Amino acid sequence: MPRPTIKDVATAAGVSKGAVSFALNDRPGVAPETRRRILEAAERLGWTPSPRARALSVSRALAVGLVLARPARVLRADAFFPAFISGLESALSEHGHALLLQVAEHDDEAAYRRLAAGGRVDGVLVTDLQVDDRRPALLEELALPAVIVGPHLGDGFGPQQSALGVDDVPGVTAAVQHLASLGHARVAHVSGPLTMVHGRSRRDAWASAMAAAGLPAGPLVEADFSAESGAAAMRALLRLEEPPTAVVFANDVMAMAGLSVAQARGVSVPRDLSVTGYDDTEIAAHVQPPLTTVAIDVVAWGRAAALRLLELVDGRPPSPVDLPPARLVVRGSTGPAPTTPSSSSS
Amino acid sequence: MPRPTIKDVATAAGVSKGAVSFALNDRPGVAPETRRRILEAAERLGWTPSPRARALSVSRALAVGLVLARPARVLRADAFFPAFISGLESALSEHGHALLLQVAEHDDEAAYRRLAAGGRVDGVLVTDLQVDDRRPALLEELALPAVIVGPHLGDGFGPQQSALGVDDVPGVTAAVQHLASLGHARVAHVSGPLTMVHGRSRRDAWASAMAAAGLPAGPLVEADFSAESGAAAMRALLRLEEPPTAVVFANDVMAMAGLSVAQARGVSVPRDLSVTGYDDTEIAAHVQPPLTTVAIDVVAWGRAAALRLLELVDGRPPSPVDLPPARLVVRGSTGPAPTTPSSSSS
DNA sequence: CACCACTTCTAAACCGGTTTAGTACAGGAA
DNA sequence: TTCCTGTACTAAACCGGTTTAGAAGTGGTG
Repeated sequence: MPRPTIKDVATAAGVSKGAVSFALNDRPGVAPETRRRILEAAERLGWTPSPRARALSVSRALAVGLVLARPARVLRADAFFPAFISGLESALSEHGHALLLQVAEHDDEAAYRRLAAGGRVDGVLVTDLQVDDRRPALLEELALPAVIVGPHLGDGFGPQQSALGVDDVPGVTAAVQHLASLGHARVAHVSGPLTMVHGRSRRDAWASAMAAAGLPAGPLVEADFSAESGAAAMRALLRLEEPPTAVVFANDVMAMAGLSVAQARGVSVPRDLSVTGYDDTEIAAHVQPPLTTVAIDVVAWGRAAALRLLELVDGRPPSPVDLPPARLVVRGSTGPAPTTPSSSSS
Repeated sequence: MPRPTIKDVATAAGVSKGAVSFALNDRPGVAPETRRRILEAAERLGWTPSPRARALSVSRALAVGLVLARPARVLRADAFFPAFISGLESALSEHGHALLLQVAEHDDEAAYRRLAAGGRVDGVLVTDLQVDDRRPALLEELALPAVIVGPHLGDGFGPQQSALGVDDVPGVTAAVQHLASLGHARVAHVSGPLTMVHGRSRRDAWASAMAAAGLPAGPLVEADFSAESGAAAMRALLRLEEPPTAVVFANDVMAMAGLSVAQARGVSVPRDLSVTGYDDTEIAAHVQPPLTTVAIDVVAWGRAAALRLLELVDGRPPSPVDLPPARLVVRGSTGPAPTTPSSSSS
């Protein structure tokens, strides 16, 4: 027996389709007794409305889209998306919306167009924003509500768009201050791509925190968030005439790879060199030495992003969100600055 | 201007809705000249069929579901899903299907029921199968086609179900043989939960490979794939009267955590102890020493799973898949067995 | 010429909901 | 009594496609 339809419920309750629809959506114009009878019949038949049909008649998809714009290689190592998705979905399912995934290897523009053209989603989440990203403009053109996930940009977005994200500044600042208080003066930064908003924002946060601590701008190496690039950055820093005594990495993966390079070169961490990461990945606490890093609540972030998107879709005013702030987790990879100027002995 | 509908195309081409539908689905009964005119009109208006409407009339959802059944804490560290999803989606989008995600913290049964009741998906992918999993039976009851992702189980599944996965045996066997050839005789295994199919299958593979190499069964510690549990397992192994000279971990995360514990205890890897992982996570190559591990092509796996599911949904016979086999990647964490019986000096 | 088969196309039903227009009936006021 | 208003409900249109039944036109055969 196929799933019962609204018609089955209607005949079972001895009323018309319309009455059932009214009763189930709590709309006036149905006598209490009739409503009760209808609900009882629906219950008895085990009827649930079909989102398919519902979506068609209300002209809404009842789903939102997330485009994974990173290449599979990078996705492979990523700890952000699973947690983020988990948060997203928990909020969405509470509101009867589904989460639709689309993976765009390169041409993400086409992916968004497909999503919009199909009318399969009511809105989308945009992650990994580039500094000069064309997607907000594209989505505005497609009239697709969007939540841009990441640190705030200066520029405003369209009326159908909203930026939402954990502020990088406090976390990175805490890391720099922590190092400064340990006596470090040459604090380098290994950033993500500076073409990406969260690559750049962490770089900026590091630079201003350094200035605020009264320290000279340390060396900066631009990497791409991958382990390989983190390792390369560390090698470059160690080749410097005056290597830094501490390195602030823009994420854990690079930090761990950097850590490994330093150790392989006989540089002891944290005795000769302090290292910090960002993300608080699960393994971060389980490498040798355990990584000092910045923890963010990605699940909460996902929930907040989903709720904001639903508000946009419904045309409701955005309610304020307060995300748990990033916090520094001090572990074994940071220690007092070496007194002997950058000698390296195992 | 809202998206054009099939009716707009019909009037533009001077034909009926039905004719347009025929023309666009390459069905006979349309004169070549008419077909051309219709396609031209559709092109000019920029029309794309609405999956919403299409799904309703063909009584298919044109989407498949994936339930992430792991708690957020574990998901956080997981490198499997992003890559797997990436593979899934690439195959699905080629066939006009969408990927719908559902996250089930605990009660995954309810998640599947929701998916089935809503009729939002035509089939589902089941991961992380438990040895005594109720989901295959549940899905059969719900008449929801399913691909069970993971190593084959002995029992057959329903007609609407199919198991598909990378065989664990060759990878684990290669790891054990590699260690045996290096002279290791006491090779321990740190497994995932033995209530999980892939936890058990890797354990079994290790046990038979040991037997095949003519070695006595080494110590076995059951863990849960998390870093914390891997660390605990390593501590337990080091406490043994006769600690193993090599440890085969069931995944990279546990292996890296175990590696770290050994080093913290002053056990040198690979001099005193060899360690292997499973997954070939990105960071595995960038810890100190780099991890010897088993690489699997998770993206290809995802593609294959998606294609098989589409076959099931369409009622086509399953086509054989050949997944690239797991292969051992030898790095620095494995070396010759120590000659002095398990002395530990830094 | 009558009949049949085949191709090409249209009209209408259908998927399963929501929503609008309109009907039936009750009670209250003039 | 008649008229009006409001409530409770039904019938039908609608969302945007697919699919079936049937109509119209064409060509071939006896």
